[in-house]
Amino acid sequence: MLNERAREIYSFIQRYRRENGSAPTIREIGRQFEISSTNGVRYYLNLLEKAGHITRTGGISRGIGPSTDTATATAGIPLLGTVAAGSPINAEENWNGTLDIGDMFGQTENLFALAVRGDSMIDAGILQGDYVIVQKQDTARAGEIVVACLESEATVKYYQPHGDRIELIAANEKYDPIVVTPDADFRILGTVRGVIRSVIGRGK
Amino acid sequence: MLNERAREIYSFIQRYRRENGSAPTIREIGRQFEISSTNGVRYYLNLLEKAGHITRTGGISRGIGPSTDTATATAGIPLLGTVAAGSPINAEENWNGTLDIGDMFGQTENLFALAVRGDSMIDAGILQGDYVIVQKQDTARAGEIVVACLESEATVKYYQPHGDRIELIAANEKYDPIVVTPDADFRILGTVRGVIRSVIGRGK
DNA sequence: TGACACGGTGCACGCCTGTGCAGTAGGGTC
DNA sequence: GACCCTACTGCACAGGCGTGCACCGTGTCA
Repeated sequence: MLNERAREIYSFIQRYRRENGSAPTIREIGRQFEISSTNGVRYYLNLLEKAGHITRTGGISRGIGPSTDTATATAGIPLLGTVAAGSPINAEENWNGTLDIGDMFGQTENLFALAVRGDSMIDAGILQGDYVIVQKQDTARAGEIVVACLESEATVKYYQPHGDRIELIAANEKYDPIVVTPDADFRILGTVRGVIRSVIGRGK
Repeated sequence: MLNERAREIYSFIQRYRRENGSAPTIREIGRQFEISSTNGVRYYLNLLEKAGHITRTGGISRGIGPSTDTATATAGIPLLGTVAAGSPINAEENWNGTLDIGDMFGQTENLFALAVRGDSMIDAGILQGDYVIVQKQDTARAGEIVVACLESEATVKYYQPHGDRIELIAANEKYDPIVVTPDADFRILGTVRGVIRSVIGRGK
């Protein structure tokens, strides 16, 4: 198993790559962790490589790669156009940018994802098994979709304040609005900024 | 605007970074595009930098970074749990992994994204303005959601073959199924693997 | 108390890599 | 026909960077 320092170095490599687009050099890692010798760093890189957390390409600058099984993990997906567009879709001709999670939701600092259970937001296009992207904050504006904690039960609902009461409205006519009185145990966890769904091929 | 070759180089850089964890060097780009001089490549890198697609760190190997506004683009979003979970949500305690696009959809090689127009798939939770993640392929299985090109018009529908005819079924009772006969100009572009939606705070 | 693993230091070597400068072939335009 | 823009070629140079080798202090286990 890896020790703490090795894990710190690993997360430094990941953070560096996110921020700079390339892996750090041995000397850059050394500077960060006050390891003056390049071989001190190499010692840890060998550990991380043996543990399968990184792959290294020998003799090449910044040759620290992610481990092969997560090689495509943070990839962007090419964005081609709109579905209703009549023209035939061609990767070269309709290039329209790249779809990136961080791109869409801004800074990911205060974001987190939650898996959705239940069908109460079905009319808002949020289905069972979807992930909602939530911005952590303790207030919301009228009409926003919030993740809230009511009587230590977390739910996703439309937020609609009325004076000192708050209505939590489901997007499903099967469910009635929940009225929250001022003395209830109620807390907003965040507002929903996005939805991500993975469709598993049913025919597959 | 960028010309085609510059865009090719840009997507090569992105792909290289995905696969190797670091940006390519000038000479590596040159080798790929058969540009024998490093300055030929530098010419394009300057174009891409001026256009804001990349940032460069001078004097440093593999100093090609993503543009600053997408610096956090490929960051993962912490995945905390399910929304219906009763316990209070705490970033440290309920850490459940990281939500990554590439992680969810596997290899991004044959994936692309399309913006959705119209409401024909509303009951499948695919709304106007959503992005569908499409796996490029020319066949599909019954019941899968496909992106297909019919009479040079692209649509998203459920795919249901019946003998030599194909039914394209909308997820909205307002629309009747479309029956595709064998002689029609019909082509499957891919199957829908996921949906991504960015919810812009309406109260904001 | 001797051996061995852990976690390093220090340095030289040589390829890797970005940069600067000079030049050039083709196309457009005025 | 001169001039500019685009899209390169070619080369020299300096510093970046990984590698190999030698060595060391500390802990620990027998």
